Amino acid sequence: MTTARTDDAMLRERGLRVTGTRLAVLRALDEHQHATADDVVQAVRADLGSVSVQAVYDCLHALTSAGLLRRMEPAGHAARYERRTGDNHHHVVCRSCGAVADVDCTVGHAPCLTPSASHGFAVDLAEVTFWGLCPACAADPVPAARTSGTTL
Amino acid sequence: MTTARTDDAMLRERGLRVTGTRLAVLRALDEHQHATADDVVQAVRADLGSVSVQAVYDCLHALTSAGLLRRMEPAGHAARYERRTGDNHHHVVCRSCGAVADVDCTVGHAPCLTPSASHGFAVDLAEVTFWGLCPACAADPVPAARTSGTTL
DNA sequence: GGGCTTTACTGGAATCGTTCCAGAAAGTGT
DNA sequence: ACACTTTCTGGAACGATTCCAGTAAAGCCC
Repeated sequence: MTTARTDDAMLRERGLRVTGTRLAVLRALDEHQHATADDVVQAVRADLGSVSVQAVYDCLHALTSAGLLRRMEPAGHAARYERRTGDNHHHVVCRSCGAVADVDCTVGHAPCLTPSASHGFAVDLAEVTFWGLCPACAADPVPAARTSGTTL
Repeated sequence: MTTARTDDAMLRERGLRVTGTRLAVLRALDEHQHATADDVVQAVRADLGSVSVQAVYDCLHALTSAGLLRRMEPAGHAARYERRTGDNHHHVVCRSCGAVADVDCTVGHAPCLTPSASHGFAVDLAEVTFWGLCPACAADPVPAARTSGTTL
């Protein structure tokens, strides 16, 4: 893992204290991209022995607002966290199991992501979510959830 | 309201029973586009006198899966429902107060909405959410929430 | 490397939106 | 009208997340 020493530096750079819990959270997210808060709790416990749920939530919030983590919350599923930040990437979410995968923006920078009429809103960010079925769920029929959006 | 008689027909067309609650829910959403479940409960109570929260949730689900309503759930806020369905429109969400406004797709049909690599997912729908501040919140400084995505 | 200040972590209770349950009530086709 | 569904009521339960007050650890200064 080449990230151990780097994580330490990253935390300091952003003025965050370096604690075992924070490093363990970052490590957990290196191994499980798109992990839920609960996944992270499990991973950190496996790593450090024990942590409170709140400590993990605190870390996730601290790291997210420091820009080291990105949080995404697919409708109807628990929030997921990932380490890829600052790049133009979007997500495919499985309707059935909630699995998430990254999707790189086809066209260069934010393509169609400038709203035509923004109704006076000061827009600073665009988020694209693709909905569908992951290979596993497509193969094996399981009840699906309902959400709506742009039909392709 | 020209929709009263039409709503009745729309429900029958989709094989749904026509009940006072359902009509009231549809009426409520004519008046408050992007209403939350709770807003709808309030509106229906003002209209019919009383309803249980569950009756409203049942209606919202029934109408949503019949395609008469569209459900959207901005991360960190309660779900919102709207009557515009089947068209390519997206949303701007206010980080501070959660207000939602419609945004029409600039470019014709689903523009950059075909994921480059879909990781084997059977994608059927793309959803675009713009994040920012509504005019009211931009004017008057209130603590904001944190979410992350594609920076414009 | 000892103290002091600041920030993180613990455990438990509380919140919010939503769903589940069983029974009563109302809509629909014949 | 009648029987058959489907919907509505009220209350309890749920999962994810947050709030709270107290304790423990990290960083900084000398």
